[in-house]
Amino acid sequence: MQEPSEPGLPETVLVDPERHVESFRQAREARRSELVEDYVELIDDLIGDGGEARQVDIAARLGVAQPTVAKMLKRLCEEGFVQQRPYRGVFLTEAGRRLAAQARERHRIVERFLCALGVSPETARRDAEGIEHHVSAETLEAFRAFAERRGGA
Amino acid sequence: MQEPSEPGLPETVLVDPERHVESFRQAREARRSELVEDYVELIDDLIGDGGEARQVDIAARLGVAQPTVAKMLKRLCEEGFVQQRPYRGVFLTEAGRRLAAQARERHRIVERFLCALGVSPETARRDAEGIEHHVSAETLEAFRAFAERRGGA
DNA sequence: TCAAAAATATAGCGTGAGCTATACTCGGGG
DNA sequence: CCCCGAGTATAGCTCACGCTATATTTTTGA
Repeated sequence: MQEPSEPGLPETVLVDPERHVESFRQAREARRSELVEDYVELIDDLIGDGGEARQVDIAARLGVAQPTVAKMLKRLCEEGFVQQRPYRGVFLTEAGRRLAAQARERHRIVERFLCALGVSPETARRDAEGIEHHVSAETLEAFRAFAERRGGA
Repeated sequence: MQEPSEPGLPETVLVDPERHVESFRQAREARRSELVEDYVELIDDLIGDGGEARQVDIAARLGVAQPTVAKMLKRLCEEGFVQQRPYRGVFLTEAGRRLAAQARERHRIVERFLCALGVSPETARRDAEGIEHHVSAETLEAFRAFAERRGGA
């Protein structure tokens, strides 16, 4: 039953269950939207770079097989982020472009922040890819402010 | 085929595909080990706090159902991180304790770092839960150094 | 022009992590 | 003593996201 703990014991950290569960729930949710943001951001980049985003290029960038990309694109279509015509390219909808811009902004801030902190550019790029999806608005603002104060750029 | 880009064009950011894919691969790998670390760390906390880690408590903390926990514990057993006897509690093996200590250390550093940066404690705790799994050794060291210089504590 | 190459679509499979429902154990109180 | 409730185990489902293999379509170049 686990006593509420004797008054005198040190009693380890353990926050209360309610807050604890909230943290994990947030992390799980972030994981769910990670892929969507990655795809949309990448598609936007590819279109900006080469004028088009082909499945093979997306697959090559993400390091997955082409059918995996095809399946995800179908989902993104259903969710209204991209538009695609069979055997033709894929384009972002207005919502897709908005999400891409937002994701890229966050990505940029995190990466710059890490650089400003003294992390090597290569590591900053790689870590940012994972971290960007887990920073809340408050933390992101702290990152932004710090990078501006220091690293400048 | 996407030309290598005309010499005069701005040509957007896009790092080369090889590095790009490496970032995503790293993020996917982190995602895979996240859960294991979360479980082991939590089990260690529960044992430290109440002397035992029951499935119901783990489930309540993580915000998932008990059978989900049972299934994961079986996996952790097979991977050699925990030891369990049917209808009895679950304990960490030596490897499990080592992993838990390491995970907690990283968690602690990230959380302190965020606090030192000016993020509110509540947000720091929640964001740390997601970020901790995506910081490389280099970035973690930068976090540690910064927190030590500033926030102290 | 038309056949081969490249890209996309589709089918079908595996694994991980979640769920509900239900069966089983164990320990404590009637 | 035995039954009941709390906790655990198990069965069986869904969904997301990988994969390979193969069919279809588009593009390209001889």
